[in-house]
Amino acid sequence: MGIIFSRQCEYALQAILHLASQPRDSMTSIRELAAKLDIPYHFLAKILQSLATKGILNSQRGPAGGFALSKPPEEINLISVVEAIDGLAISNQCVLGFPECGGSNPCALHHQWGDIREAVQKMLMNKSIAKLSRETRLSRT
Amino acid sequence: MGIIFSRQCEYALQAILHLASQPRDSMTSIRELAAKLDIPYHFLAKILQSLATKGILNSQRGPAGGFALSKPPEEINLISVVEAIDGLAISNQCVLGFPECGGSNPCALHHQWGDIREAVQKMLMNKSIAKLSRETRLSRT
DNA sequence: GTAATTTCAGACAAGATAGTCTGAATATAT
DNA sequence: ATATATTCAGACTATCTTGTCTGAAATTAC
Repeated sequence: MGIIFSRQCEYALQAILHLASQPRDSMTSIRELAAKLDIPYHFLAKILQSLATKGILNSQRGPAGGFALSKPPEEINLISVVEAIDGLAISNQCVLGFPECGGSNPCALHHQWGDIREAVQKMLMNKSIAKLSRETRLSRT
Repeated sequence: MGIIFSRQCEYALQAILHLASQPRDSMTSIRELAAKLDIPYHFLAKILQSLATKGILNSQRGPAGGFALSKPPEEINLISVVEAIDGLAISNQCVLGFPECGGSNPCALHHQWGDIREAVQKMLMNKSIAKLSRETRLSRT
């Protein structure tokens, strides 16, 4: 597992990021994505299939088939991807693991963690795939 | 796994939090901690042993034995506990899982995540177990 | 010194996550 | 039609995390 995302989710984000850098009407194969991103082929296949059934990607079989974003990258934000793969544990669960922790009965870190959680959510909601892709290209030189 | 801490780490923090609420010179047994915090006995035992070998707890065998904080709770901060159990992955690893991500070659979320990471670290460093314990007692009523 | 209570140590089992393999279904090109 | 390249589906394995079990070692009380 990564820091806050599962490995599946990290792979999903990496793949989507790459898809956003491709021409909007072209399809990219698992083979190509797996090679470029150094992700196990069949593992990535499952993840992409899952993203397809959840409506985030389109898929097409046969030669010249592959995957593509189902919507323009401006309209996909990070949180929808994260939610599709990892769910919303970040939003709900107590950071110290107390099951009884909540608004009316907060643990000692509840409020301070709340600020951080909001920052994370804001980051994930405000970042569209388009923005992310643009900044990624800038940062690679 | 919890949100950012492993379950082991959550249990460790919960246990230490409870120890901080006990008289400084008394020992608390695994049995009591496991019951109060609803943590599997032997699993907690391992965690406490690990914290003991790392110098965060003192332990004593035999009847009336158990565990106690090795230092006054004012002198223990959260990050030392987290580091002892989970290591420093939060500080080092890329949030998107890119192995090549770093200061000179940042991923698209690197800087924004950096702010959040710092907030987390600040939270963990500034919070002593004493503070945490005090605020926990306040919040339970 | 014997019994009771505890930590200590390490092997083991269960569950979750990550990763692999094989073959079927589908689409394209020739 | 046939060959090829792809996704799709599901079973299988590996690895990591979590949790369980058993017995030894230490300490205390009697």
